[in-house]
Amino acid sequence: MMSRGQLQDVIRQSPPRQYRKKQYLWREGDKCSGLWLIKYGVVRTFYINATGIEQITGFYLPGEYVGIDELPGEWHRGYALVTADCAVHQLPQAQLDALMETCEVRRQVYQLMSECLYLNRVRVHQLRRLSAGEKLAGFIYDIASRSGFPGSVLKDFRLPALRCDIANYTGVAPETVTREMLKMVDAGAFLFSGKYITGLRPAVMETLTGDQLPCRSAGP
Amino acid sequence: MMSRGQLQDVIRQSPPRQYRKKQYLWREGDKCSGLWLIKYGVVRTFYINATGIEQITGFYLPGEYVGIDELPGEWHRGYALVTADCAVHQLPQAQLDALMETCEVRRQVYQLMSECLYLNRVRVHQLRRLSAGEKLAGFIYDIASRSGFPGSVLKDFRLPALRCDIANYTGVAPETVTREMLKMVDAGAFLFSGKYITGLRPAVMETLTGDQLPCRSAGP
DNA sequence: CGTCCCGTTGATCTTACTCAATAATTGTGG
DNA sequence: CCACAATTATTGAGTAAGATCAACGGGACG
Repeated sequence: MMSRGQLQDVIRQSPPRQYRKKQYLWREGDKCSGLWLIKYGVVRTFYINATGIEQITGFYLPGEYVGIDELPGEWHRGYALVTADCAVHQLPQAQLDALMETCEVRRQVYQLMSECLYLNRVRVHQLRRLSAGEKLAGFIYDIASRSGFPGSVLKDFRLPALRCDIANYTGVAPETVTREMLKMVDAGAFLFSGKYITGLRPAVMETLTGDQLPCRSAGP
Repeated sequence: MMSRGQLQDVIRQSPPRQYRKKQYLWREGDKCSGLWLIKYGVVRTFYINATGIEQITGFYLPGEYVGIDELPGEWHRGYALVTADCAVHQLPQAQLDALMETCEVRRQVYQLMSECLYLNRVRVHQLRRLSAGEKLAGFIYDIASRSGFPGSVLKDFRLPALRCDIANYTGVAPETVTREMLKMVDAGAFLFSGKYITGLRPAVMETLTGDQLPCRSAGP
């Protein structure tokens, strides 16, 4: 297995901290907390808009970095809420700044932000051009891809979010989430009960996701 | 007037290059070209999706940087097309990389990417939560704000894009652009003829934009 | 065992898209 | 500078996707 890179090595050295469901990694107005890496569990990020409504900006799974899009502000603009008991590594802002002196880490952070920008483009594309069904198929397929080892797609897994959170994130009504998931079952894409999805068929999913942008930039 | 920062000073030193309407600053597959700063004119960026349809990702006006969201990839993933004759400064990738050795420039580039990430959030919010009318009011108000001196909102200006490009960017149908603009006239927000908007009233615009996120991060 | 939250289902309604036709504008070549 | 062609913009009518509203069912948890 190849080297993970200095950044990941450093952040993994920090002792993992335990958080329980409903705790926050950070809240709006907190001093910027740097970079986080999830060991296990689920975190969702959101912000509160002018009318007091929660807007979900992402769900984060084990092995994923959280907080990149709040770099390098001085204060947090959003919230990061634990939705399944988890353990996380944290690399505080000050330490990160120090590490940024080295060229390799700089490039890695730079790369992470760039990836984040690309993911945003994918997201804008989804919201702009796709039907509700395609958005949701894309969402589920993305989760399936991120839940297993890199490069593999899990066939059986648990959705890391409530229906209404999926609705919020994808920009549809909660009722539509259910209805479109039932259509996917009809199309033979998978079976489900509650949050559990089983027998997912990637080939079918790909026909249902429509014209999506690749969720991860292709490897070298 | 305060110092502009090293990055801006350097990029302004490079001799401005002239481009005419319909020329490209870059195309998909080109080697990454670094950072661009518009002196005058208009540039619009887009990419072509799997089904061959153009997806507009932004319009850029004088004084604005172009290319931040394609940093620091090796090749361009999208296109940058000149839509009104313009002059631009270019800071090639190699020079930028060299400058990144200095702490100040690093921070500035970092800051630009962060701003870009925030603008993406604003955009996702628009697409997810707002009605067609609110999206378009937001678009027009944003252009008005960016067309004048920083901090001021122009009352009379020219829209830098075709109806169908505005439609593409905001994710609505071209017919809807016209219809919603007429509604804004009824509401007393401005008058228009073709691309020219006159007598724009910021107070009215703000009632029409609904629950938008601030388009620029607030000052310190 | 009961309560509360979450998910599902059905009926209705609204927004904005689509399709089609016409008008205005811009660009071009003589 | 004018006439024609090509784009772009406007307008109207019909339609469909998805939101909203309301009610019911079911599982998790104290």
